[in-house]
Amino acid sequence: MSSKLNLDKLDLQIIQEMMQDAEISYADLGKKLFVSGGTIHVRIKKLEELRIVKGKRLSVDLKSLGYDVIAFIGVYLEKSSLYDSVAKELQKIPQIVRLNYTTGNYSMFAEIICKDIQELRFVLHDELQKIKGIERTETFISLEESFVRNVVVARPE
Amino acid sequence: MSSKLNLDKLDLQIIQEMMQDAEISYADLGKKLFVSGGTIHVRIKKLEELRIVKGKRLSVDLKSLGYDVIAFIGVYLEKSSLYDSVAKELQKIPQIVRLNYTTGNYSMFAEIICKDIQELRFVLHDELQKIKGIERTETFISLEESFVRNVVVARPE
DNA sequence: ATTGAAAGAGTCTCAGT
DNA sequence: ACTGAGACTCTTTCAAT
Repeated sequence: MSSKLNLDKLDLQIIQEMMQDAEISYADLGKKLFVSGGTIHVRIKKLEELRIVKGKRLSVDLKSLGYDVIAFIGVYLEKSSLYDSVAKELQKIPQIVRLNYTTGNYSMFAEIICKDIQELRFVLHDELQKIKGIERTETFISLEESFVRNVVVARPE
Repeated sequence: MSSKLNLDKLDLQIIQEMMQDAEISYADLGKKLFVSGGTIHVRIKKLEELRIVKGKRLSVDLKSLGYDVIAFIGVYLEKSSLYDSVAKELQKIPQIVRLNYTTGNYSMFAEIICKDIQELRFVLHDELQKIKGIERTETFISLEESFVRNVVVARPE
């Protein structure tokens, strides 16, 4: 998209703070970063126009909604040229929430979220096996998510 | 945390809509779901009290901030009992943004975000190799992120 | 539980610096 | 560019249903 961006320390500090809590008011964030609320507002508008900030998302505890199973799937393709067609098929499966084309052992790497092991089994056995071009898959079920966090774009003051 | 929750269709629809765009106003979301803004407000407060909704996060385009490298790391441990101590060491590395304890080939599965390949090399070679208990690692560099999305908690109307 | 309206808080705009 | 204040919009509360 864009190669050379003119972002200063303040821009990065705003992003850093709001990646953790997007609900802080401009006035409060201004106090924290020693500028006025108006300045925060101008900067955020600039970041949105540059499409660096893409909006706000609700953070939801999936476990309490009954989604108990997270797993990662390494996919071996018969030919790597089949990537696009297989990606298209995988996108049709709503339980698959992320797909990356990767170097190394696997051709593709997917993440899947299911309500239970039965649902995971159904997707792996009944849905994935039907897709033409997948040679085989390896599944890694997450027993525990140790942490998830954002990258650090600005050091604290 | 909680096992039996009494969430109805409206609760799930609110979560579904706001997972995609948390900036919609209560009045507008109410119109979309055929209830008043006041009802949306009461439901969201309930979901926050139940800790199902955990707040809002800024969605940021990391690529335009110069973070060009996403990679996945499969970690083999010398003994699986070393999980906790290795997890603690990995958490000290800011480039590692996610860690899961998994079944299958690897004992742990990490995700790492770096500015460039040099930074990835530094973390893999200089930082990971120093951690006691890691037997070896396998790295999968993402060449392309095909999609990232949320799980579907409620079907559209 | 849901509604609609009033009170309070936050966002957005703009003239001045 | 940044500030502060006024206009506007949204959140929050609450009495009525």
